[in-house]
Amino acid sequence: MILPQSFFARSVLEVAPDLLGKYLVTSTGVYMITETEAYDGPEDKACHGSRGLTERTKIMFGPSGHWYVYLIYGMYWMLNVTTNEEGYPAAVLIRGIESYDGPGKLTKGLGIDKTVNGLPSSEATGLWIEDRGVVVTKDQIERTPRIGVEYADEWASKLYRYILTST
DNA sequence: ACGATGATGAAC
DNA sequence: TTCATCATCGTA
Repeated sequence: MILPQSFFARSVLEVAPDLLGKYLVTSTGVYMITETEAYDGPEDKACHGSRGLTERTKIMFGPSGHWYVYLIYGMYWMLNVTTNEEGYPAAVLIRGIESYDGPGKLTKGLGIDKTVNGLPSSEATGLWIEDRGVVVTKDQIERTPRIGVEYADEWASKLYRYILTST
């Protein structure tokens, strides 16, 4: 089942762990999602949306279930999917999928770049997320602080990184 | 431990 | 127009 927009239209803190065990699908491949991070709203200093509405971050302020893709360090595309209600900036960073462990590696491996930025997660876009019936329980999920956000003061230590430890 | 590499956003 | 910053990764 292709995840409907309603799946993403709730707190990013629920969506991020729920994406573990779901599948990232393109026209050429199907990959189980194994690692995610939550970026949660205007207060979260690590969240791009906390610096307000800009040309780049406007996607995060838009409707949920849409791809938010941006370039980091001049080389790597980061793949996120927006969550929460329109007007609330939040998204899940997809950090790892089977065969491609790392946010930069998975976009490089699947050929994902800016061209899907702002498009919905759907079959029409050519990039979407499916539930294939895999059940993930809480004891299969490890939580740690997010990677690369040491600057975010008290938000740096929040356990917003979710890792699938077994299937 | 560090450099590659370029878009972004804020300052000027 | 300039400049610091950056949700990474491969090599050392």
